[in-house]
Amino acid sequence: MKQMKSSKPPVAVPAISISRLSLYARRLATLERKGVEMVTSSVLADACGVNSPQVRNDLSYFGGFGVKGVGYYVGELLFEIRKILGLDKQWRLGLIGVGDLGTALLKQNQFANDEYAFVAACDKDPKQVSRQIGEITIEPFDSMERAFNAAKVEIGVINISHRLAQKVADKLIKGVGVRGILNFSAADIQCPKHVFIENVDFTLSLDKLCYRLTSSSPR
Amino acid sequence: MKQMKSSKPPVAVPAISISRLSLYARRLATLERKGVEMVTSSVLADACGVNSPQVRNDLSYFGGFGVKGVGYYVGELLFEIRKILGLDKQWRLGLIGVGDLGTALLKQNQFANDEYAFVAACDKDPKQVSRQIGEITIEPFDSMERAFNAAKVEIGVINISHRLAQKVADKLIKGVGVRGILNFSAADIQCPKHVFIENVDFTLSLDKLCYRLTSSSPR
DNA sequence: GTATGTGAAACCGTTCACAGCA
DNA sequence: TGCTGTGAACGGTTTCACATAC
Repeated sequence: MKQMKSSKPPVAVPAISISRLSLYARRLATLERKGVEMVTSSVLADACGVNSPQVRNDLSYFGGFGVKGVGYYVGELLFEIRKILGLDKQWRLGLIGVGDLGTALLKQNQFANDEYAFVAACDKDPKQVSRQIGEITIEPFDSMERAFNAAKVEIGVINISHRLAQKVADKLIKGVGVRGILNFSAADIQCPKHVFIENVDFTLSLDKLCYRLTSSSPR
Repeated sequence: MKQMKSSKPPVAVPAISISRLSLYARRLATLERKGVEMVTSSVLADACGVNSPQVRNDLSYFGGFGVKGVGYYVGELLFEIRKILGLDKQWRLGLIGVGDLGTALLKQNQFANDEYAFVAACDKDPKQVSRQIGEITIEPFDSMERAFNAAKVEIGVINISHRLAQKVADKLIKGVGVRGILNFSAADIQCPKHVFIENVDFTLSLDKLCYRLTSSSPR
């Protein structure tokens, strides 16, 4: 019998499949904007740089969203993937450490489908405090707990020196109750099992590039 | 017989091993600063959140850097990993599209071990052109080819609208001759086989967080 | 006829266990 | 004795091939 759509998968889904679902969602959104109504796994696969069994396999973790012999309805599949990923609501982000990158993030504060929004920010530099960026007023670092609770922050975005990152993470978890942290610092943050951390570090990508540049050409 | 140190590996090394080598290098650099001279695979593994066979296996793709029964010399291993990754020289970066994020990158322009340096930047916004950030003067977009060639740019860093990304990439490859591109745009850039692309996109990390937050708690 | 969904097969990366060496 | 380096075993992801459904 066919599995219920979007039900919880019985087996663990590889993290890499989840990343690909994000990709699929983006391409589907583009197709939807173009008015395309149907798509096959091979067309979607080509658009994402993977192959078609991969697409079908990734989707099959969560159920059958397609029509045999036909393909997938773009709008429906996009809706289902968004639901799987939890992107059918807006997530409230709180930024710790404004700096240049943080300023860029707050000024942007614009996501493809309003899945995210920065709702609070704080910094320990007095020059930053009270500065207004978009709709956000920078709070002093000491008021983080109060401000983030008031703003109902769900995900903490850490953008401070790696030395302070662990302490801030602890405070976010215990004081604000966040279960997700996006970490732009170089720190390797430890946290309880119910909290999830994603690290963002473009120098790792640069290092990968360098290896490939170096290993593919004579020295 | 023992393999030559740092020689080209006979089999393809998984990309994920390369990422871990970057991590090892960072931790080793920290140990070196602390004056630690020797390290075992398990100590290094713990510091990087992996396990010791993983470390030994990753290193064994490139040769034997350790001393049996003892461990690895921190300085020597760091030197070898840097050589493997191609970080024993400074790579020259050229930025296309300054914007807020680009400004942050140029202002920073400071890497842990001087492995990278932005040496040129351009933007199509007349308000950005001629602006000076650190040592870099923003060039007009139309002068990119000339300016990047003059500055001997080796890696292009794309930070513009995804609509223009492919065209800029083509120009970087054909006009400037870069073989590596760091792509901060949402575009899926196509390129010849001898060119390498790394995409940086923190919203993918956010999506992963959301999935885990959503799937680990009742809706 | 055509494309999905899925069990089976192939592949690849990780972990194990131990031989080899300081 | 202790830790590295490595071939072998394991586990998990990707790919294949085909039954199924439209």
